[in-house]
Amino acid sequence: MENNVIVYNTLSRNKEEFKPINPPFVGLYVCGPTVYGDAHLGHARPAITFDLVYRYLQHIGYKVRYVRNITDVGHLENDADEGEDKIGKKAKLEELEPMEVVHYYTRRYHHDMEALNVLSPSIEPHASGHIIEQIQLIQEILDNGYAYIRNGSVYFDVLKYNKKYNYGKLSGRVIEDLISNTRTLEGQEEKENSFDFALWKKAQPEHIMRWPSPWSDGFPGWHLECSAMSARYLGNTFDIHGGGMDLMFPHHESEIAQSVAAHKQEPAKVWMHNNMITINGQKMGKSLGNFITLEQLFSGDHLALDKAYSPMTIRFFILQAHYRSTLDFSNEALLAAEKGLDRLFKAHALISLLKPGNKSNSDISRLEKNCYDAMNDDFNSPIVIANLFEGVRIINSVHNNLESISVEDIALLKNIFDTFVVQVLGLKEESVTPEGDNKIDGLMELIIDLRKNARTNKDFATSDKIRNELADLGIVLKDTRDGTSWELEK
RNA sequence: GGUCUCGUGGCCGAGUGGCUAGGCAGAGGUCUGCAAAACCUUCUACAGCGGUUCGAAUCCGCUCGAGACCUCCA
Repeated sequence: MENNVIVYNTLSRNKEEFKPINPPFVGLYVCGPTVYGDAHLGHARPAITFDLVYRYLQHIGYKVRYVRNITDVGHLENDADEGEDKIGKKAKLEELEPMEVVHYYTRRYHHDMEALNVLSPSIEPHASGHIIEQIQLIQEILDNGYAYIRNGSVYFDVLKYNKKYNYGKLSGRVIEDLISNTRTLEGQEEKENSFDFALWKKAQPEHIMRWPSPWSDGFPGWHLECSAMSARYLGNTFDIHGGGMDLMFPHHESEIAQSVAAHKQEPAKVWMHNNMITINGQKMGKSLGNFITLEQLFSGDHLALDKAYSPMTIRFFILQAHYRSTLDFSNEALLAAEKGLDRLFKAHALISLLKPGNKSNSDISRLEKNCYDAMNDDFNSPIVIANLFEGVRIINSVHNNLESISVEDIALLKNIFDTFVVQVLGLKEESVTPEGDNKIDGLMELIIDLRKNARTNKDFATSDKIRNELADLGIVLKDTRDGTSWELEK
């Protein structure tokens, strides 16, 4: 493989050369959503970040198995013994079967992801479909002595684990700090230490989602599902584990502990964490109530939104920042992304219309190298985009006869844009007109022709009337040297 | 309180010692019957203070400010 990818590994806090365990195969696991509500802008970040990773690794020749789970059980409101399951709570509230809630929000999640042009992962396992694997994993942890049973619930023994291994190696936490700093919550009497976490919880009588197990009728703990499902589909140790930074502790830390306690093997070689999207400098999150759902962004139906933004604008907005930086939401920033993306698309469409010259004034192969270098350096999409805009400048300059470009370089430029804009960044032009609608095209041709006649006869009253009234209908006319074109107003 | 991260021009955002991304907005210009679009040019920053260095946005120290995690959160 000619492309050496450098990846920032949270485990080492350093950039490392990416070396798959078993090339050309790559195992990638990413924590998916808990389906008890609509996906918000924050959810788009990991989805798009790891979609980029998935797309790029495939592009440079790896065979990637990408597993992204759906959490549909075990994710509690809090860590107290009486903590309610998120799905169960929602189901009770809406008088639905839990699986109705799960199905409803899973479909909506898929719908949003499709709009964002996020590729479907190779496997999308549900936690509820892997209870057996989770029970087995608990048994292994118990057998190895790193868990204890209390009243039908099973807890992970963090203190004991930490004597031999290191609980905190991912998040940089020290157990002594955890002891003194963990807040005391109500209803944790069963646990030996407040920072122990549940592997299995005995269900209260009113709890709907329950499965039989050697310990009680109950349900698995949240951290467990990812350990069980990643091992099931990617093996006990795989290449990359991804997710949001906020999951680093305790979720990912506990995943490592579970895997090591069960198999004496760490689950992932590389841990990648995307940063948060902020709004007014604050993390966008459910608990803060300051989140905007993707649906609202697409429709513009939210107080914080000046207008609707297309899914591709959102995607581009996210890709314009590096995945490990926070990204601040604002209408101004989104509008900037929208306009910039439009320019990128227009230039892309223009490439095939360029007239070749004898030589090129710009170094096109340099551009290509820059794009690969940027992606190889920890998936630096903003730098790729900056280089693509250099391409935009070249395309427009050639088009305006300010610069010349060779036949070969036109082909190369086309290839760069097809590769990076479409394949790698996954930016897909949304056609505003129905595909192949000949009637509208013919109609517009007729109108433009009539207006052209008017202009030739210097009948500007008529030509302006046509232009203005079309504008009122949301159709914009553009007069260029080569004639008049039209497009629907965004 | 503990652990950690960050502070870049009007806005969003790259950039880990010299070559000072990019987008949007603003200004000037080209084109055009006019407009829009498009293109060209342009404004040009690194929170503050001190230190290391021939040289710092980039390394070190302090101050101020913001945020994340420690409890569910992408």
